[in-house]
Amino acid sequence: MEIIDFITEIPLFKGLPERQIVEISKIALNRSFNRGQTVFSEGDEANGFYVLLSGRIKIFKLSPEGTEQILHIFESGEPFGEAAVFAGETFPAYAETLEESEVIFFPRKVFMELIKRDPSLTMNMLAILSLRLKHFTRLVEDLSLKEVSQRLAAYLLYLSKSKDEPNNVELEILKGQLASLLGTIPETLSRILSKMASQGFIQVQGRKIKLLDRKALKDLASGEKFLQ
Amino acid sequence: MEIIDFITEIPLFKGLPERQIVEISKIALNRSFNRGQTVFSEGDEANGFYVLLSGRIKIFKLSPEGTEQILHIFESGEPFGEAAVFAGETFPAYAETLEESEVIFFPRKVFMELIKRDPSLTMNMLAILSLRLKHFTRLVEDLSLKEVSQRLAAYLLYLSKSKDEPNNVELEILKGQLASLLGTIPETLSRILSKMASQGFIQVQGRKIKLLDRKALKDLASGEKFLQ
DNA sequence: CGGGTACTTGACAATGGTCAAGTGTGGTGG
DNA sequence: CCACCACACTTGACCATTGTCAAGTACCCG
Repeated sequence: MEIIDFITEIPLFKGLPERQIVEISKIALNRSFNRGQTVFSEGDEANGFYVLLSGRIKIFKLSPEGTEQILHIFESGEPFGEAAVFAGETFPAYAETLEESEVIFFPRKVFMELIKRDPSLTMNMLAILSLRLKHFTRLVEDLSLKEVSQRLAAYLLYLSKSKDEPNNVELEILKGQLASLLGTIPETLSRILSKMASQGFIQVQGRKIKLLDRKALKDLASGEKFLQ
Repeated sequence: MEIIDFITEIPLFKGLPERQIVEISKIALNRSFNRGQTVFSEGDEANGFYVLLSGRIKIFKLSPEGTEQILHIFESGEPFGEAAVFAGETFPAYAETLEESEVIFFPRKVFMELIKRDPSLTMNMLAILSLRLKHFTRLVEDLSLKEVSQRLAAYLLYLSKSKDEPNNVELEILKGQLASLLGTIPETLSRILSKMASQGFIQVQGRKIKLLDRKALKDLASGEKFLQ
């Protein structure tokens, strides 16, 4: 498959004229990563941004003690690192592959030119940044106003939405990573999973989780308080 | 002062040709608010966005129990509610005036046209959204990876930067609002202020705070652990 | 001077983190 | 094919930070 075919499929470039896509494919650079490799680090000069072709990437912050908070997990087709390019500074977080991944890199300058000339590309970019903001709005809300069990319940229901068998979800990331995504640590996540299981809300088998009581989970996620 | 003079001064519209500014001033609508009034609520249709002319506005989330988390406090000249316009949906949070405020409102459609035609305006908008993202990145980091005293220390040092007398800062918001901005509650904030005072780091008199030991505050903010 | 609001303080509870010791599992090499 | 190692995950005991509830103080504004 040619790189130009990939690029055509990327939402960011939806609605662009063929001619433009060709131009974009010319300035794109390919890179491959193994699992667990660093794409960029916090503080690195943001001289371009990335689009994920295949694999998965986590964007995260680190505390001085080494605790990590995942800000975002990106799947194929999604751009990342764009904001730093427009703010014109350094990357504000780390990017690391969760599995073998392929990315394309767009050098800053050329892309800026492109975007100045193409209103449709610009509108796409504005929409993407806006959705990112909305995502963070929710993340802040969750971290600040909700408890871990509420966040977990919401996450399980969210996973379940994109399933054909909605009561059988499977975590696509390690539990440790899920903990970091939910703003907690593996021990706490583990405990809450067992508690939910003992309450009969879910049934856990490794990375497979059965949702036994969706109503209870929904109530939990939306902030209803339970005894016990 | 004419509205067109205000608009000329707004960073978002920096670098725009006179002609464009005139056009913008035509689609702008004025509105005034008293202290404590709601500009928009979470879930409201985002059929336009705002620029603050004077006063101060808080953007915040509410938990079901009524706890609030402030996402942002905007001062005059800053746009707010833009992201929701580009994402094309509803506002994801509440906006309420902290004091008597004047805003201008830009209806969605007209502004979208404008932005499609003017690359310079677009680049400004991209830069602003990117800075917002960066802001949230930091907020998430703080809420998830730092303790309240660390956040408070960082906030005091931040206040101190824009002062000519850097060791005499004055809170420009109520302590209760500061608590909500730092992701905590008034009681906790109060306790931490007293503790810092008893440690000799600061001296508190109402809303005026003297920074007595900047080094200690810096160490705190950057995550050094202290005994006691 | 009075009343409302902001703020403080105390006693208590709970959520969630730390540290330490397991259990389990998958993959590699002997 | 099995043994072992690394790594993910779990569980327990403990503790720290922070939130809850309640009461009291200070302060501003009319």
